[in-house]
Order: sequence, then structure tokens, then C-alpha cells
Amino acid sequence: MPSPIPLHTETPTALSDDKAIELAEMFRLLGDPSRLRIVIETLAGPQSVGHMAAKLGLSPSLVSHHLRLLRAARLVSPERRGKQIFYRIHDAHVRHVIADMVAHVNEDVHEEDA
Amino acid sequence: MPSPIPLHTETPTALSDDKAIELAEMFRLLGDPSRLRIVIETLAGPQSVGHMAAKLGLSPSLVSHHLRLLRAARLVSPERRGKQIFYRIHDAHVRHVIADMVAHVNEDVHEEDA
DNA sequence: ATAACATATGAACACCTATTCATATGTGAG
DNA sequence: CTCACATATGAATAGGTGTTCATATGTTAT
Repeated sequence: MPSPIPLHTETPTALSDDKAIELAEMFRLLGDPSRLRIVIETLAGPQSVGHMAAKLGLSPSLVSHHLRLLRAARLVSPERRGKQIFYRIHDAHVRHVIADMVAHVNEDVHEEDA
Repeated sequence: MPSPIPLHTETPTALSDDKAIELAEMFRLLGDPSRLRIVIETLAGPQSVGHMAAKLGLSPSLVSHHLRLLRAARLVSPERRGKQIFYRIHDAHVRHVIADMVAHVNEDVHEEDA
């Protein structure tokens, strides 16, 4: 029979092709400075579009465009409160991934080779 | 005195603007499927350009182009062995960041809200 | 109803980028 | 030296993308 559900057949860090594409798509969205800053803002809690635009020095229109992409990729999710719409990080998974990256960059002491 | 070396002044996940740009640049490079797969290959140990090209189904030329960008960003580093050139992940920092992301995507059980 | 505000959306544009192809550079063998 | 192999590089191009502007949609208050 063809090895059912192989758990540890490859190197500790392997990735199926579809997972690679999925992960690349997430990286791509975070690869734009404006978008990355928007996502990081949501880590502190739900933020309105206007608040983010003001705080980041971007036009509300631009922030909305970026939020649409982040929404479609399920990186953030909207929540209406009166006239405003607050965006939060979509789930704990995304939160952990981003937070880890930020932590890594912040501690950024240059270690030697791997 | 103006609070020296503030450690926990902001939210647990804040980021200076230059760090945000630096991080975004790293995300951007990993945001291309071909490039991401190349980097992931190097996690298993030093790999020659030709080997990667064959394994990933990409032209050696394309792999070389991508490696140039990854090299410039210090994500990978080259090492000559005879005619071939082997690329490895540049340092432990990069290795951890990528490995964490792969791990997160692999365990990918959809949790609820953050 | 209208008005004011908040966000979203569509089009247009300038810019960037991934890929291919052709060519160059470097290396070891004979 | 020449030849074959491995990688790098430059140009050209097709497709993608971030931003701006104008306009639409939705919400609350009067």
C-alpha cells in the first residue's frame, strides 16, 4: 500500500506545493510596507479604517484597498460599530505568525551561520 | 532622564518604521512561490543551483536570478565546491523565521478568533 | 427626506517584477 | 590549449501591483 499519511518522512521543514503557494501568498501580502504596518496595527486590537489611515499617514482609500486584500486572504476580519468598521487580526494562527516575525526582527542580534 | 532603552513601552508587538520596511522586504522576497521553495530547499542543507533547479522544475537561469536577490538580502549565502556552487540558509535567525512559518502552516488547524 | 461622515469600489496610470532567451564567466578534465 | 559543464548576467517583455482620484455605498443624525 502507498504509505498512508506520512508524518516524518521528509526533513523537519518540508512543505507541499500547495502549502508553499499558500504560504507564499501570505508572505506576498505582508511584503508591502503599508500593508504590513496595517496588519501590525491590528495586533494591538480592533482598529477603525480612519484611525489606521491617520496613524499611518495613508489615505483612507488606500487603507481600504489594502484591507480588502487582507480580508480576502483571511488575515484580518471586519466588525461594524456604528458608522465605523473595525478590523482585527483574523485568528490566533495569523497573530502568532506575525508576532513571531516581529519578535525575531526586534531581537535581531546577528548570530553566526546556521 | 529620557527613558533609556525602553523595553516594554509599546504593545507587545510594535515595530519601528525602518524595521517594518526591513521586515516587509524579507516578506516580499519570500512572497514569490519559486523563491520561497528555493529558500525552503536550503533548509535541508547546502544545495547546488542545478540540483534545486531540477528538483523544483525551474530553469537554472531562473534559480540563479532568484538566488541573486536572496543573496543580496542575506537570506542565503553561496559556497563554492568545484564547479558547483552550494547555497545555504544565511544564518540561524533566518532559519528560525522560515521554519516557524512552515511549522505554523503545517499544523494549520483552524482555531477561533484571536 | 437631506446632510455629514466613514468606508468601499472602479478606473487609470506609473512602476515594478518574474520569466525567458541569449550570452558571458568561471571551473575541472583531457 | 580546448571542451564540456555549472552558474551568472544582461536585455527584453508580458503581466502584475501600489497608489491616486473620482464616485458609490452605507450609517447616523436632524
